Amino acid sequence: MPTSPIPTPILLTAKRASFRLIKDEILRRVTQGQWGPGTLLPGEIELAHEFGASRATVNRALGELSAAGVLERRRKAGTRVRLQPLRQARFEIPLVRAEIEAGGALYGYALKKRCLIRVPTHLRNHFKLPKQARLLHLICLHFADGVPYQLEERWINVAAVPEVSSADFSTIGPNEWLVGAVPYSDVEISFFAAPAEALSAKYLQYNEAEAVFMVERTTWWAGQTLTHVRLSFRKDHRVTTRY
Amino acid sequence: MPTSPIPTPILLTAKRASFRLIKDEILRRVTQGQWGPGTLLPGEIELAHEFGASRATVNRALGELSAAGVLERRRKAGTRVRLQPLRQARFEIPLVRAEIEAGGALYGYALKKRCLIRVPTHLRNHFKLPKQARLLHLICLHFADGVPYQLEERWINVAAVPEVSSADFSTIGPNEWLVGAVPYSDVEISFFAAPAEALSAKYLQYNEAEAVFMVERTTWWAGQTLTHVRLSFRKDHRVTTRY
DNA sequence: CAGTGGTCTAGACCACCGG
DNA sequence: CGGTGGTCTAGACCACTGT
Repeated sequence: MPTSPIPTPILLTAKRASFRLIKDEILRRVTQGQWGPGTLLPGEIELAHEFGASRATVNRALGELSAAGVLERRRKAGTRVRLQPLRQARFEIPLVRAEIEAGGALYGYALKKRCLIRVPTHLRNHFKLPKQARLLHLICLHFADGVPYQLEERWINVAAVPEVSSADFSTIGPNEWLVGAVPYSDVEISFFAAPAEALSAKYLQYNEAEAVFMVERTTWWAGQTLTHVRLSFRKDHRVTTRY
Repeated sequence: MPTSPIPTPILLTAKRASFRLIKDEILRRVTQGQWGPGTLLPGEIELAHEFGASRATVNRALGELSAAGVLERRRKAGTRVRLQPLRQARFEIPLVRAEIEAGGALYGYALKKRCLIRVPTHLRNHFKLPKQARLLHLICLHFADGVPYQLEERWINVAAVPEVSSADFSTIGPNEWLVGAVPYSDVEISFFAAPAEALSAKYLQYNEAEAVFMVERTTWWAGQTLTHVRLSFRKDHRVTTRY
């Protein structure tokens, strides 16, 4: 029955997106315990009838809830509420510039070092390259309103990204350059804490051995390691997400 | 400099065009530079014709690529390749027990402290409660093969979760108890680095002020803060994801 | 205003897999 | 085997927004 959507003043935003309403309603039944963990849900046809929608619409709602980790679906077995809801968090990984400007600050950048080196021993696992291979080693600083915000130490596989040789990193950061110039297929990101070493102490004004929040990222394309980067953040930096 | 004269293999799928094949093909054209950043894609009808599929199928493929951050869609304006691919990472947030057992180690647990307290001043922002309100304060340790793995300091809003009063946390961790007993609607997670304080030093064998990787998580339900937790991990702990 | 994506429908066929 | 979800189609209407 099509209920007349009378414009409720301030209460609920009665938006018409049927599959979204169905999704919300099912989610409500799950979170409020009406359908506890492991419960077998009615079939799509039955739900479609209940909600006065087509099976395709119900299918979309259930499919998204399944992707979100709330439900578990198997042919013939039906749809069940996940026994232990899958907890997963999504973090945005913005460019430093965007991150800084989003905070209302003025972005600044400085290149501190740029040279060709052999693969350092501690990166042998990341770059599976012959010993004579060369990497472009960069050290850069990113500022927010003139204050050091992030220290970036990066290694780029020259063989995989030959264009870097002619790239000028004095005014634009390597990250920004890379995302606009090189496609990638796989990324690995790690978050961890480490004691400040000489570099962080010098540029980010840490005391020796103080706790630094760090991010490491490695990027691949077509089976080759393109680049590996270590990011050190200024004090009290947090990575936060909400869901 | 758009240099990619890669001969496009004429991918004809006269038989069964699936939304997944379409998705892959479009992604290939984007990553291989055939459709560079900012490029306006053909409309859904045109693509549907090219791929020999219906518009709904193409719509699904494009919709998922949009959700994944590869494309950007707007009515009337059409579908474009994102100028700056949205980088987002998904992290699994497992239960400690699962995390430890997944590593092949034996899980161990110990409750170190349990008492009712008033809302500490540093948690006033998380728990918007009257001054006389009480929180259940817990300190627990999680072991991997007998070695301290994670220190958990937790505060639970007794008013919002009255059942905690009768819960016995001597053998099962509060996290495990909560996920099985209390529904939640909103979660905020933060990752950061902090110097070890007395508690971490004592239980996780850190030296004072050493770098500790920490996670904070706050959970809400129906507008109320349910619980807030600080997790300190043993040395060299990393949170990693790949995509 | 007109064109694009966003959503819905009714029906269909198929793949998988539990009983 | 048969029931369930997974996917596809053709057509339709609507909502948004650039021109």
